[in-house]
Amino acid sequence: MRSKTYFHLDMDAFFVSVEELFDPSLKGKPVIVGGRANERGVVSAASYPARKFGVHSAMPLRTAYKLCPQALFVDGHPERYREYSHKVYAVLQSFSPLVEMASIDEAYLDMTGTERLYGAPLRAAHLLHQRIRTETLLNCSIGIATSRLVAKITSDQAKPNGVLWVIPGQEASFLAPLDVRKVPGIGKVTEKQLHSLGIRKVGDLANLDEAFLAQRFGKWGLAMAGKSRGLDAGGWFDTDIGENSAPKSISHEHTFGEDTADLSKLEATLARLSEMVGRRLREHNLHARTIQLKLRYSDFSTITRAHSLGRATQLDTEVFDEARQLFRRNWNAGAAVRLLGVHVSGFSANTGQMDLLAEEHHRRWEQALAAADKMREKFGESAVSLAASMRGKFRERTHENPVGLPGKRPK
DNA sequence: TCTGGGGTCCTAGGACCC
DNA sequence: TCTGGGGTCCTAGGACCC
Repeated sequence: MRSKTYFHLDMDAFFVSVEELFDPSLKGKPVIVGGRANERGVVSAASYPARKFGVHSAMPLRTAYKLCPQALFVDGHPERYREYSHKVYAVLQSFSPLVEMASIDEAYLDMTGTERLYGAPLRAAHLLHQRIRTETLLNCSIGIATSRLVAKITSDQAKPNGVLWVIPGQEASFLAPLDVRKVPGIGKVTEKQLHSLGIRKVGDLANLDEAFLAQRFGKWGLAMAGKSRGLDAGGWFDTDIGENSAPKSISHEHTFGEDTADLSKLEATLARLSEMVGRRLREHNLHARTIQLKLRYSDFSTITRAHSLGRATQLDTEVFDEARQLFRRNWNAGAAVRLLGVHVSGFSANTGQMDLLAEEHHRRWEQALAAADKMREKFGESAVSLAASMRGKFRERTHENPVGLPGKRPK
């Protein structure tokens, strides 16, 4: 069987690079995207000059400030990143039909059998690299290999702004000297466990007996054995490119600027989060059966509590009612809360059966909420807010008017 | 170090059913 | 009633990714 050819394309310092397009004065400076230096939060992205000081993504902003006080701290702009992600995707699609965005700033391409069109893999990759640069004004790095896994590791080795090809047959020797942490799926915890066994390099992993790994790590051990040899063994890597699946869950969460035990503030936040979740459900035309609350206290201890409905919903009010019930039943009352989250899953295309009356009731609410969604699109987030209307109106809620929306129905 | 927000996948126990 | 085995659903938590 002929081997496959995969590209993994990864944008360089994506969020920072996009911000630099909007504000060229940032170029060449230590830039940190994610928020103000003294805010609660973490670094979303750091420019290469900032990385020289030890700043990296996921690091607390306050820590980043200590390491690099002269850095320019800027807020993130998700709409800008989505816009540029779409631009990247458009270039990729014009290049190959087998494309899959793996996240906002990276993609896989199945380039098997495209030699007649583009020539050898390295030549094709350089062509793509140039086209991305021309069309988006952004730098990227491209890894080429016979598996998605190795292509991903390769693009990381190619950074910044590089192209790298692992010749078929050379996968294991390419991987062998790399730290186990370079393998996607091996994080902090697994790395530590492997280190305690004296396994530090991918080559050490490849030399181990599979049975030992299976016994020690179960299914995941077998997958690691395959990965250490460069195979798309098990899990997400083992799927075909192109079938971009529908979302499996939708969630929104909020960390308070300061922890709070104020019930009305907490429930207003739950209402706002439920609203955001409901809107996304309707955008994707999905109905969810399982509603989950996430609750994090000051000491960072975190619980999740879920409940599955008899019938799936896409209504803010039903999501909110469930989330609030879960909250009231599980909140250690008086304890200050750091974070609240609302998460829905168990999607189905329709809601299952309903009697005619309930059907009509729901249809009206769905119409009203869809109209509200449109108004938000037109006039912005603050135009219509369940959360705002909730604040003074908790006690006035009735069955017919379950969220205290104004009486006038949008046309 | 004082720890965001949006996801995916996996494990494990208990309920419930055959 | 000292008792099996498999399948599926539900729930809680955790590792990991960008």
